Amino acid sequence: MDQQQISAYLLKNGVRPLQKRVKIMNYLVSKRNHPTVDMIYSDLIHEINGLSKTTIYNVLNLFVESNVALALNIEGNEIRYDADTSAHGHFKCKICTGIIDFRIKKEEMPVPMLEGFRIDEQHYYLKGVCSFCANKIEA
Amino acid sequence: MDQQQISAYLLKNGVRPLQKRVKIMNYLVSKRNHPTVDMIYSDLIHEINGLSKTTIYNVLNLFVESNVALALNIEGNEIRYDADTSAHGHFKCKICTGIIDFRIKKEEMPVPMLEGFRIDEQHYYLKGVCSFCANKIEA
DNA sequence: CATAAATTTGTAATCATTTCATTTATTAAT
DNA sequence: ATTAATAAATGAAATGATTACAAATTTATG
Ligand SMILES: [Mn+2]
Ligand SMILES: [Mn+2]
Ligand SMILES: [Zn+2]
Ligand SMILES: [Zn+2]
Repeated sequence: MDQQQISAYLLKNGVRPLQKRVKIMNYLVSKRNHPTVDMIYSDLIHEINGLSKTTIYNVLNLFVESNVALALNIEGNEIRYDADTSAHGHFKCKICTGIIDFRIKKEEMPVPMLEGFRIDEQHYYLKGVCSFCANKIEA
Repeated sequence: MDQQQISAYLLKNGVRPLQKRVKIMNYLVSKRNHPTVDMIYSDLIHEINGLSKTTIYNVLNLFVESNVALALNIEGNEIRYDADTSAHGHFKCKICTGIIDFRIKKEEMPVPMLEGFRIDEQHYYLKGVCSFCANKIEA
């Protein structure tokens, strides 16, 4: 995904592709690290002159409203953002705090019998210790 | 579940059944409303003389560590607590902010192929509009 | 009862996020 | 191309949930 494709993608989803928005979306899709606002800020501040943290909040909130990003609530004290809006699960490691994706087939997602409910979002996440950290502990 | 049973339950799980702990656990199991700390506080302050919000935080953190309560991270700005530690899903209504349970059979829970990972917690939650609120909007 | 240990309390600190007024950039009109 | 109107970005201050911490109180132990 280059800048052009990202601009087109935003436009298609009703988001005007302004410079900072494109840069932030580009960051999300290229790093795929489910970052916090602070992670985005400390990485992009070098690249974008005079970037404000408030702008990142504004842009991410816009992305979520426009369905081009997901807000992940896994830990109570932070929101993680994800440009992959398809149905998939997340694993958060308690040790390294990293979040990794795992695929779930849509038909594997349990569908509850909630008559008359409108379901907008489905979230499935796990917490534990990743294999990398588990090995380190063992050693 | 009366006070006696709650005391025994806490004791069995390594939590000394002090008065306020029993009252707070009793609140959780009898109301089953997935409350925030503030909800618990404003309800119990009438019943327990000189209750501090800090105590509720302390007790709930102890409950979670001792696996007699779950901390639910559904919205980024609040933690909800649940005395039902069995595997089940949650639905949060955007309108009335209520959280309701739905059963998921354990074998329905998708198990990702994460080789070498230690999985401690599994969370599945939905967001949308409950049938009650959906009807009100329609009318 | 006396003493030690654990718990509770209230205040202050922390930290992520939002609000808001001002400044700057972008678009549309002249 | 200027200008006016609109939208976006900025930074400082406010908010709100949670935690830290020291002092006061309660509970357990001898
Ligand atoms: Mn993801
Ligand atoms: Mn529940
Ligand atoms: Zn790890
Ligand atoms: Zn509702």
